[in-house]
Amino acid sequence: MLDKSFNPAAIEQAWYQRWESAGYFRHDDAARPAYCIQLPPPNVTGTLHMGHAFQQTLMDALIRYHRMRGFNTNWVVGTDHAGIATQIVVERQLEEQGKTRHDLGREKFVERVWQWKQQSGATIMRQMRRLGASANWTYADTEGQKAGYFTMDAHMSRAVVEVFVRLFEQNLIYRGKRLVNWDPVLGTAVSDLEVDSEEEDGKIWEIRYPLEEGRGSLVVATTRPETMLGDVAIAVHPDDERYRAIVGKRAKLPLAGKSLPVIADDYVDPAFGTGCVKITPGHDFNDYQVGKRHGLEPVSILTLDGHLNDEVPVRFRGLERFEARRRIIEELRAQQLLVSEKPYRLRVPRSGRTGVIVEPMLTDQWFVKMDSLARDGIEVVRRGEVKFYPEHWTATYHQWLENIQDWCISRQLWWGHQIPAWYDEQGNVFVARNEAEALQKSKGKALKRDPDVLDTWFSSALVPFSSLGWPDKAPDLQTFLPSSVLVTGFDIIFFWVARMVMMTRHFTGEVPFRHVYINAIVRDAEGEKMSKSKGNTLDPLDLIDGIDFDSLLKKSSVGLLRAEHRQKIESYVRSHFGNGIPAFGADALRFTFASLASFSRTLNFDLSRCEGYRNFCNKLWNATRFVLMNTEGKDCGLEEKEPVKLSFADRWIVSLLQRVEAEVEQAFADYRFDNAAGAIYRFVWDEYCDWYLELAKLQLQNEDILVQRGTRRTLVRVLETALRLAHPIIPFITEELWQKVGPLAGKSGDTIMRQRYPKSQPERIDEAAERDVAVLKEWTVSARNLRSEAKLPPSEKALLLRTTDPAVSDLAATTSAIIALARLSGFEKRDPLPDSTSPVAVIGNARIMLHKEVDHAVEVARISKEVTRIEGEIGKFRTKLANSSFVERAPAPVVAQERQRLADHEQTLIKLQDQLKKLGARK
RNA sequence: GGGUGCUUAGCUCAGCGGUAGAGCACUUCCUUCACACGGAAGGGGCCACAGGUUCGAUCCCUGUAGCACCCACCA
Repeated sequence: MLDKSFNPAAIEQAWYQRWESAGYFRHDDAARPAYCIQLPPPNVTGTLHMGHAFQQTLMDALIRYHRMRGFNTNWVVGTDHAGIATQIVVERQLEEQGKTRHDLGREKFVERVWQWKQQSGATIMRQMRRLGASANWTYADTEGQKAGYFTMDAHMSRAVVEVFVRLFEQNLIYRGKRLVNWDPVLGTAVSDLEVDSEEEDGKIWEIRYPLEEGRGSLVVATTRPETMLGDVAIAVHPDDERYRAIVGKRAKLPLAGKSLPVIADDYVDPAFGTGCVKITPGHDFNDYQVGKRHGLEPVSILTLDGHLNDEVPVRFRGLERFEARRRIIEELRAQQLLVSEKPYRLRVPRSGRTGVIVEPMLTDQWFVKMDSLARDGIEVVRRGEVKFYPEHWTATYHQWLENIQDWCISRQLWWGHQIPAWYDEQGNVFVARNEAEALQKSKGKALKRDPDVLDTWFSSALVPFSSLGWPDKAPDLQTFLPSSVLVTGFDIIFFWVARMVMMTRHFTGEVPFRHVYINAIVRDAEGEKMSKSKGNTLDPLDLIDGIDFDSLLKKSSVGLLRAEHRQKIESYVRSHFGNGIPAFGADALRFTFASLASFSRTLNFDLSRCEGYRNFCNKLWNATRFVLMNTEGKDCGLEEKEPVKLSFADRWIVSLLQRVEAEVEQAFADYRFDNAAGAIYRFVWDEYCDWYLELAKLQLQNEDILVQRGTRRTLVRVLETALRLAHPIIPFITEELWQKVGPLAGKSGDTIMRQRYPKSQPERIDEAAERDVAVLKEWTVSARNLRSEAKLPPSEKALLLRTTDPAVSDLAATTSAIIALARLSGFEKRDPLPDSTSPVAVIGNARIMLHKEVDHAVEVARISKEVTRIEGEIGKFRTKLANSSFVERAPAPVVAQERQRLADHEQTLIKLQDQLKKLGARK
């Protein structure tokens, strides 16, 4: 006997362990069609958030769905070393102990990061398991931790080195001194994508540069005066009449006294500012290009940690960059070379990781040449070999690839794949798979390895094939590449999706995946971005297990130093989670995610939705409880040959089931998880529970044993099918219930996971039965309505009269069902209806009367209101049908439909007016 | 500057060229033997605005406004 209500905690953990230890998650190499999903490997920077839980729910639903449909499923999972992000996490931990990574040294520090990785990786995998992820944990698991791959484990590293070497040999990787985005705090280059520019309030200054000859001067505008010490020229537009005469002359750089040529270049916008631009190729991307065009050598005036270097006058040397700005402004003002200082909105490039202002810095870096790779990446999407869902993300993908720059892949960090390049003393570079190979290439000359590591996305880009065993000719490459679908967020279309397409195509000739499903970004209930400083983040585990208010508050404010943040968080937590969070269970959380997964861009996570779907789980639980109470140990007609009598209700629910199965199949094919969840929800609650179970109760009281048997068979089989139908979304509860229901429905097997997914059988759609139930519902609802209008308490039964019989195939069964469902004492045919103030309703050409005297005025008012409504409708239909162009041009069925509606309404109106007249007569 | 998405019930969102939908919230009644995490009945919408196409527009087209987001070098 099941508990009276559903308690997720009691079942979830046990089932997961049984599934995993039984090996149900593994792919089986039968000759079945392959279905593969690559998990976007979570960063080992901490724990999973709602976005991960959402994504993983969708992936798991797809995997479970396809597994049940007989596919050879392989959900490849792993974790990402996440270079910069992870290094920062560990550096912060060291900071708390008052240490820096330099205190440890590179080797010890990297060891330390590995330790952290083990911890964070284990947490992540535990979280995924709690959510029910049926991932192939042992696949690509070189560390034997049942955690999938790690992007820095030996096997994955081998692929990284191989790719690097080959790209170098193909001249697609090169090294050179280039202007790159530099994070002066981290002391590393970052790629364009890792820089976020936000508009901020700043200032713009105008500075006077005296001409060397005569008394004239030029005025330039700048938002970064400290860079003037690296100026190499002043530029004007070639067509600018104001300055034509001085092009080719020279100006003197204030404070430093250096002589600068005045050059002409199209880049200058004569309409902006004074039309004169200082050119600082060492610290500005545009100026770098201008400098290149004019053969001007860039001058770098900053050290790698953002202080002025020896290229500047002695008094400025060693100053921090913003301190230098203040000092320079000060001196310019003193020398009256500062023309103006104005507030100005400007875009400030900041490092995505540290938030510090990024400095364009001239350094030696490694790059991947992107043009040919990108061209192919564009092509395969254009040809439809990779498809985006929703489709509009294709535009975003293309836009980026069409304007792509070479990819700076070297990072001056310690945590990551060290670049497989060695240098001899002359600086000659030898790229090789290992030191021995490098020495061979250098013919024995002493070598030093490049200390830099690769951008973390470099290894991520290889995951579609490296995780399957590349560079070996692994059979799984044949089977699981391309994978079926990638489920990921739009924020990494550039970082990851596009790069996977390019790299996988280049090295395997295949696309990495056929479909890309871009999932919504999870926000809080008000649509605010979830962030720690707002306190509106949610831990998926807290929704599964529940958490009390105090613990939640404590958890939300941990690690926050600023008092104002603390206060804000407390008020948020108090107003939104004043009573903490109840334990909804993994199934309810998953169902919520699925229900909210439409194609919209954001998902506002609303706790009340989660509660609603928890209630749904309870509903399913109790429906099963009812079915078990009425079927266990009883004759359920298990044997197909045993005779049964199936009522219109039995045939109806089976018919509906076919429709729902088809609907769910379509929803999965379209990646419309909301539609799949919605179809299941409505079927189980609105149809099976609200109507079928109630009708079944009556049938079970039928004396005919064949009716009873047919009812039990239908109850059990439909429920069993519904459990399978829902399993991909709510795996735990369906497994628990299926264990009991499955055998009653004649199913054998250890787990629902490996059962066949329900397939719609259109031949079992029974439109006659559907019509019968539609009529039954209409009459029942009308009768209940009358009860409610008559203020009849549910306990009080009443007699219902009808003028005409409902148009159904089984009148006796239908009327007795109406009697039961509308709580009537009887349901008799009487035409004409007695002269009374009893409430009357019109259904088609029939009238029903609840035999219960009500207040005359109340009844008149009720019917009058209905008359008004019907008259309004009739007016609309008449206008439409009087419009000759509608009647002529609209499709015939539409016109016929409108005519029918008009006729129906007119008939109803006559009956209502008739009733009104009678009431008037009695007055 | 270029691009994308959104605007529908109090809230969060589906939908669709042919009488406006769901969940939650709300009102009334009810502890009836699966379920109060429940049952029954109900209230609530100029589908952002303005034009156009159409017999017919919430839906298609064009603008406008507002709200998000992405990309881009204006000092």
